[in-house]
Amino acid sequence: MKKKEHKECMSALLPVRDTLDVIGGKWKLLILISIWEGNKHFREIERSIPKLSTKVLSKELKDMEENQLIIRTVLNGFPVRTKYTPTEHSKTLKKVILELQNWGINHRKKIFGDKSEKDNSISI
Amino acid sequence: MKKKEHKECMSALLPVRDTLDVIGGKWKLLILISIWEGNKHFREIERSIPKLSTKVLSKELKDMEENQLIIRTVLNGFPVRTKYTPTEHSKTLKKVILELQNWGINHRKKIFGDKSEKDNSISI
DNA sequence: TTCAATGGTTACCTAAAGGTAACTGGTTAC
DNA sequence: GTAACCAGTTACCTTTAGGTAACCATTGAA
Repeated sequence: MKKKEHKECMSALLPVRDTLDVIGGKWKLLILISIWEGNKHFREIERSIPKLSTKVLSKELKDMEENQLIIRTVLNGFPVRTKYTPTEHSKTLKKVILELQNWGINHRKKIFGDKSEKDNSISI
Repeated sequence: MKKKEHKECMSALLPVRDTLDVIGGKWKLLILISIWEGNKHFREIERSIPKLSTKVLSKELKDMEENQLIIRTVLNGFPVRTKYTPTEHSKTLKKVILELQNWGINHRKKIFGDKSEKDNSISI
């Protein structure tokens, strides 16, 4: 019976993996937040995040579109402009991010005995 | 003012990064769950997770000890045995994992239009 | 005409994560 | 003595994520 329980746990981890794939990596959350903040255009998003390269941004935006976190619209007009807008689905991530943030703050206290009670409120 | 808000967001992501470092990677959650389930010894944990190598397990257990998720005890006796036990701190992760799992389940529905209402309850 | 801006793509390289397998030192069972 | 168990370590290799920089086609401004 123990083995069965274990296998159930493993399959229960699949959705967890999915979520980690969506928000994991060095840039995904930065890009998502930038778009939530109102940055709409490719170069605008790129400039809003220091050290982010066009190549990585391009790839991550495609991923995020596939995951229905953003919608890509090509505006007719010249020069060609694209617009990236966040979906409602993307906003359901805020709760998850908040949970990750809270645990991280607590964890830091646990590890470093950080007694400084700074204002750590999120402002996404 | 917008720039300032953005920087605040970035620093708010630091604890998020911390959490993702703790639970990210291919094996960390599997190992943690295995220990939560009651597996205590090195080979026992190793055998409980298919395809996990001793090298990776060894490294991850060290990380997890540093992050105070587990306690490593060397039992005096021969052959030398070690015991890994989960901390209370590690258990505060369950809520986070549940949140990740719920979002992942919902996300899958969104992406694949999965209408099958399976029992997806977690049993950690 | 040359420069900068638009939204990207391409080729090449580095660093980190993870996989493979042999090996250590010690003990017990056959 | 030899095989198998314990808890790991070490050296080497592959795969993936990400970084660097040049480049494409298009337009409008100087």
